Amino acid sequence: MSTAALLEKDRRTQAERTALSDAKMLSAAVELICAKGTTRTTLKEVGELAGYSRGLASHRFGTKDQLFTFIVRSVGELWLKELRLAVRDEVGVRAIGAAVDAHQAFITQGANNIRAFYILWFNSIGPDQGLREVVANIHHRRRRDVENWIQKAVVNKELSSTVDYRGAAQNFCAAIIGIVYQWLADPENVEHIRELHTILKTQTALALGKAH
Amino acid sequence: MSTAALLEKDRRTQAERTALSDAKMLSAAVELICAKGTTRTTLKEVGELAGYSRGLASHRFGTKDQLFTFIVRSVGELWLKELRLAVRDEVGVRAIGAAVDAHQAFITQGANNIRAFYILWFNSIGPDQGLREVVANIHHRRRRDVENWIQKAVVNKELSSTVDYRGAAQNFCAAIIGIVYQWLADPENVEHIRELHTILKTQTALALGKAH
DNA sequence: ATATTACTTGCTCGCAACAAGTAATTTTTA
DNA sequence: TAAAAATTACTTGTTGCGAGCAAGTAATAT
Repeated sequence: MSTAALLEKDRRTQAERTALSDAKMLSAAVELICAKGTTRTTLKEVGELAGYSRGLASHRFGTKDQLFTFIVRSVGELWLKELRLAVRDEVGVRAIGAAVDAHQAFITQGANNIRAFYILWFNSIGPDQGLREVVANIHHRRRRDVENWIQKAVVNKELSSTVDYRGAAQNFCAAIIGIVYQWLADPENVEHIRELHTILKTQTALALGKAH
Repeated sequence: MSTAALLEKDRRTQAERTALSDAKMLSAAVELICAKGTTRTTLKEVGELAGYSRGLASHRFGTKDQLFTFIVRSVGELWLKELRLAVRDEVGVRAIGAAVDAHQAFITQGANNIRAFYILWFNSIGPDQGLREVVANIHHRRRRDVENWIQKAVVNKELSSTVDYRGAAQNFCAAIIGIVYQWLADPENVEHIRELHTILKTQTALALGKAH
């Protein structure tokens, strides 16, 4: 049942209650992270902005770190799915192209949850945070996807078997991170972001084609 | 006068006292950031690890944000200088190559201040932080340097005048950020980092040469 | 009606931030 | 040139706020 539908009811099951408060707190946290960053976002405010008590976010998630983990996991899963959907059963250069287009559409349409997701992503850099391994996991799976797209095209004979699919995927993912960085650092400059995506596409195509 | 020399003296000028405590607190902060990340680093601990009172870091820097700003500025300036030194008066593809080599040497030699610098760099992403503009400033100057290297080679006729030097520089810097991300996410894998640097060099050369 | 689960309120601890203090160095003045 | 006054470096005292936990109340389930 959707969040909107849950809001209509005047009596909800316990499961529905937690689902609703989870959803509301998730969106409150996203707003706050986008508005004031991770350090200035407080669990107290997350609970209150969601329409509950100061203590609920603490109680539900335990720590700030765990709330952030929850967000990254939720948005990250959604996001991987969307990317795969965009690529469908394309392989090789066309798959990369579709993924880059989808990525660009995602971040330029400016949904706050993607923005918060990437802010958390970058903030997770550094030692000790529990968030780190969740991010590493998503990052790894993303790279594996890219590797698969390329490898399938090699099997297909669309690409040369001498292609270094692991290296190409690594480099591709590194470049994506770089682009996202630029986007977060200067969100206004949409044209710049578009340009970076285009360059990435042609460069990756070049890197893959070069091995022919 | 060097920090080591200042330590010898039993009487120091006021300027020397602050220079010494600044240096000690800087290095304490770097250690703490590398050891436990930015959020778990406290001003209290910075002062105490540096051998002073719990309150000095607060008193000197005001806020955590301003301490971090101080670190990024200090290390960032040093770092830009070193890069320029490595490039000397090379231009074009050779300048890029020299810069990439220097960058790789920097981060693989694993000096903690570079590591802390980049951790702060990534953590500064997001809204509202004072740190942000300092990072943006350094980032911008770095990109300008790269643009200049390319442009000089165009003037030199080493590179075609149809080269998009701004786009190439943007893309290059985005890729550097991506590489640094990978390094911080998985510092052990030195070989991977080396590889990414190599790929970046060849790809940039390709992107520049292609326009001939 | 009782039990379970969701949420709230009360509380403690630690840190940031600031104010008011003490200690070191510099300047003044005789 | 040396004590006194002023300035600058650093420390200690205090307040406020949020995290995190415990012990409550309210809603749903049995």
